[in-house]
Amino acid sequence: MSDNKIRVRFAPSPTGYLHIGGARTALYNYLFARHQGGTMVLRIEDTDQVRSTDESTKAIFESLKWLGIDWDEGPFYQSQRRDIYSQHAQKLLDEGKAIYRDDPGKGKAIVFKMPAGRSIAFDDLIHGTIKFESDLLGDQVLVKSDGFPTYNFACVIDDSLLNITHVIRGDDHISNTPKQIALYEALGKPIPKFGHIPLIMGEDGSRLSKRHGHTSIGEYQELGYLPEAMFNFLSLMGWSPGDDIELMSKDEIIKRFTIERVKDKPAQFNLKKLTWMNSHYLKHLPIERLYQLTKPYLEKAGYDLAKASEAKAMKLVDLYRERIRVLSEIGEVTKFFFEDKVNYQAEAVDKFVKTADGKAVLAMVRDGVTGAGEFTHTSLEPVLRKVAETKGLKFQGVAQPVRVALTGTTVSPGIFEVMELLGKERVLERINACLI
RNA sequence: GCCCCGAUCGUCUAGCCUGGUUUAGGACACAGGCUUUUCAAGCCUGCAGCACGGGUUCAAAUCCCGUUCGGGGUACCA
Repeated sequence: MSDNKIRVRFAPSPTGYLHIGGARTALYNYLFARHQGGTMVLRIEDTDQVRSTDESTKAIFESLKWLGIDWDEGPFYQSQRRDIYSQHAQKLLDEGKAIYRDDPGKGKAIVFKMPAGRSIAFDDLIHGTIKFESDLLGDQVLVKSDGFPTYNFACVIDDSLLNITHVIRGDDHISNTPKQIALYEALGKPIPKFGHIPLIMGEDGSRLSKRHGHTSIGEYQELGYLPEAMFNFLSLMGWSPGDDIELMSKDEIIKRFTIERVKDKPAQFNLKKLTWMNSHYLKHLPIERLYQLTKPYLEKAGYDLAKASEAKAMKLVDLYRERIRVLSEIGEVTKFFFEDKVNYQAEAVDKFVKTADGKAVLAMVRDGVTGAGEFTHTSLEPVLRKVAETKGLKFQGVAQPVRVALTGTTVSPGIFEVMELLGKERVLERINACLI
């Protein structure tokens, strides 16, 4: 590998699902690497014996994959590299830079002696120069009494051994950076560049957490947000290309991403904008993919997809793509098509079906349609228009009773499409049922 | 408490580095309108912001200082 190639890493700790903030950190590392043909490394920081779980690790992989964030090297597991950390700790011990410390009730740990009276400064890629006084830092535990390294130690050893050139991570690590720099120096290792991206806040301005609603990527996947929408949205959470363009493909984002344009101010997560962006992507999805993505939700709603013609089901989903904002909404709105029993809304029926006009219109539509050979938008439209004309009603006066009779509600896609999809038999059946 | 980071419409942001081109631009949300077969979608319009106070300068959203407010850290968590 050539020396001038940049190398970044995403290093989550597997103590929970991949959340919005972690995903954004992963994304920025990914974007930074892909933009300049660098290498992306994945490292699992599972040094917390108590909180780390395999389930979390698996969920993190899955969410990254779903988002379209891939990596070139790894995953490396810190729990499997204990001897490496021990060796380096021993070296520091031998050189007198670290000592054993026995804290009552905790056992013996290896502790790094923080050099006194020093200013430790670094040039942050996002914030500019940041300076700390070493006297305020205190000695740092390197190896815990359980034999596992602490975050700051394992992180430095691994970043160094993996030749990481740019450490891009959350703002919450700023105060860890001087401690890590002191360690790099003690170890005699080159110091990488650091870029600290601001945290993502909840809609009330406090740090994003579970109480703000859905915070894990997996939850958004389940709700039916599209990965391309999430990718696009997350990329804009703290970064902008510098012009007014917001809707961008993955390739375009990679092409335009630079770390210099990352904001140094925390951003609040805005679900409504994500949802808007999702509906945009929903509108432009190829029909086959849309249908495939939609299927699980239809099945979850208990519909027997084998029973309906696939062509019709696809057409139906296509009609609803502009009416739903997330995939999971598809089940409820397509009920009238997949289920034989229509769930009639009382107010809708009272207003449009039970009235004199409503009944007359339905009867006329039924009669007009009964003879129809074809049952398509084109053949149906003249029939309904004629009914409106004969009754002296606006077209709406015909469409609404029919809509309610067929779907049970006052809201649906165009009435001709609905009739065509339902087919002659079911249309007549439902209208007749309403006329009894 | 101490250390660190930050502050442009309600929110995400452009502009700030390289001060005048800004009546501060875009997007989401919200409000109104158009279209219309209901709902969406689409299109148009509107509402709304440089936290405050000092400097520097002919000129500051842009540079400097302070205040206030928000956030992060201060673990044998990561």
